[in-house]
Amino acid sequence: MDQVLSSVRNGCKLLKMFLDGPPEMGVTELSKRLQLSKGAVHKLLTTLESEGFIRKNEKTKQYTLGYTLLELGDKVIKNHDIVAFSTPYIQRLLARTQELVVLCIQDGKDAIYVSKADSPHPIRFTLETYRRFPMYSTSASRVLLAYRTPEFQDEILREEIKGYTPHSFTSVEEIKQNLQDIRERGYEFSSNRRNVGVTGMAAPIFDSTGEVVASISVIGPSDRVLPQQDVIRNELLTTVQEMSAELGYRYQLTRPVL
Amino acid sequence: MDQVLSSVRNGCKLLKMFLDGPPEMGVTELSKRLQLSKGAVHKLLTTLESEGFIRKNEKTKQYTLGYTLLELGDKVIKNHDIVAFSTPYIQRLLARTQELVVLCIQDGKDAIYVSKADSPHPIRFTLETYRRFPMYSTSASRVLLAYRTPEFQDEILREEIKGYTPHSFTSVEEIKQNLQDIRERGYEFSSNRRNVGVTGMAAPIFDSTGEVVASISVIGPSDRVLPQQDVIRNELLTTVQEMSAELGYRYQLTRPVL
DNA sequence: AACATCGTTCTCTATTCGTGAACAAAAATC
DNA sequence: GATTTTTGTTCACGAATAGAGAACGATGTT
Repeated sequence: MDQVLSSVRNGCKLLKMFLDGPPEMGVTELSKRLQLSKGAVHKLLTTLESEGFIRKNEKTKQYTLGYTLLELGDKVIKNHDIVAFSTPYIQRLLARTQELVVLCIQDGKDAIYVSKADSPHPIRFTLETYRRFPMYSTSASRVLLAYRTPEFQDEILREEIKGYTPHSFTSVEEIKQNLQDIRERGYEFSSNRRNVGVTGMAAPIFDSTGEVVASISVIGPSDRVLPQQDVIRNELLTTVQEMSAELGYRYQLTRPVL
Repeated sequence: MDQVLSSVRNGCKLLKMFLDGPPEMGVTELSKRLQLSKGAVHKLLTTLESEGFIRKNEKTKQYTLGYTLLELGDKVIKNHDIVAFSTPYIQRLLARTQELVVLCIQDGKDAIYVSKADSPHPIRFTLETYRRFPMYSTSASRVLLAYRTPEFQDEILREEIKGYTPHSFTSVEEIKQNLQDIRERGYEFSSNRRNVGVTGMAAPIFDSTGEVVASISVIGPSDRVLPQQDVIRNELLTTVQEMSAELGYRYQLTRPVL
């Protein structure tokens, strides 16, 4: 029945409080946010501190995330084959397009940018890596979503859709149509959708089983990207096809017909 | 009495298993390493998985570290003032010395390199950031240790000392002497000690209270570093003095006399 | 096809978790 | 500087659960 350890879950939730909360918090503040008693929070904190997951500022008696999380987070990247594998391709794509290149993967119901190469231009589009976001919200994550099962897509789209710009999607029907477009086209092209004045293209990377394991996106200011969109599209598609081929994917034989 | 939550501690220890173990592990292997029943490990894993701290490979039924740890690890760096503060200084020091520059901090009984700038030379000394190591083992961490209380130093040195090279320290007395040298000299110079053919220099950064908050080390191949050691020492000391001054440390007034 | 091994589920009891109150130690207020 | 408020920490207790161990079911191996 009960497959979850409540105190472990509380410990996890406590750590995650620091993702959106202030960098340092006290026992009382955490107990309010977690809706747990001060005593329980205090026990959680001392336990997590003894393991290096939490660090205590002895002067202010406030608590912060500990350095063990730094080690673990670093391991996630080091253990992740696709990140190491993609690095040279991302670098090459940056060299050829001169715009931001990001690698996007799926984790549960969310998407995450796990690797990037910044544009050398002084005015450039930037984004934060390692933070989760909804799968319907960016071109790279929509490419991932486009190749998932219809059931999974519905599950994702059941969540509330927030419009970011006048050009953002507002209805579920609109996104479902977009996902079909992506599959037919083989990539996503998105201009001024989430951010005004920003244009991005994204394409999927397949592995030997035909699964989409990641997507790559090239994003930049519309006034630089739109004039050279044919070049960028060409470089992007060449890159993901090379990567997929190296992973054992056969484009001719198993081209997806969803 | 009991200030520690056993299941939370078990969860932490489970996650840390992946630091030195294989990148993917199953229930049985983890239960053996943790000396817990399979059922208990399974509950830990499902709980940690539901919070994104563990990821399950559905094909192999094996478990790995989850992406939430990536977010949290990234936050540790982002929240850490000294890292952001030191970045421009580290970059400048790299530009002037052309050798590896690292920032070292203390965490409990360990030391960690939290930031670095790699040498542009094709042959260069490199090291891994974010991993903990004993405070007596590198020049940067010995600088940190040198400004701690004698009680703390003894606590650290009580641990077993492992010699890395023929020039490494072998006795506690030898290290205590070295710590005193560092305080008198104001920096550490270490040639061929831990790694043959490698020379490094390290110096402390003080804050307004006179505490050493971090140390900076410049490390490179001995045949490049030794000929220009005066230049490197000068640049290093200038840098840490500037940083300490910016943090509010007064060299004249509060020079430590330990 | 029989076997071994692994992940998962189940039941049960000793253990422990979380609460709420009390205490102590700082901060903030006057 | 004294008082009040707020904070971190400790404690005791009852309800909840964590962990052991065995059994099940699913893989993959010989």
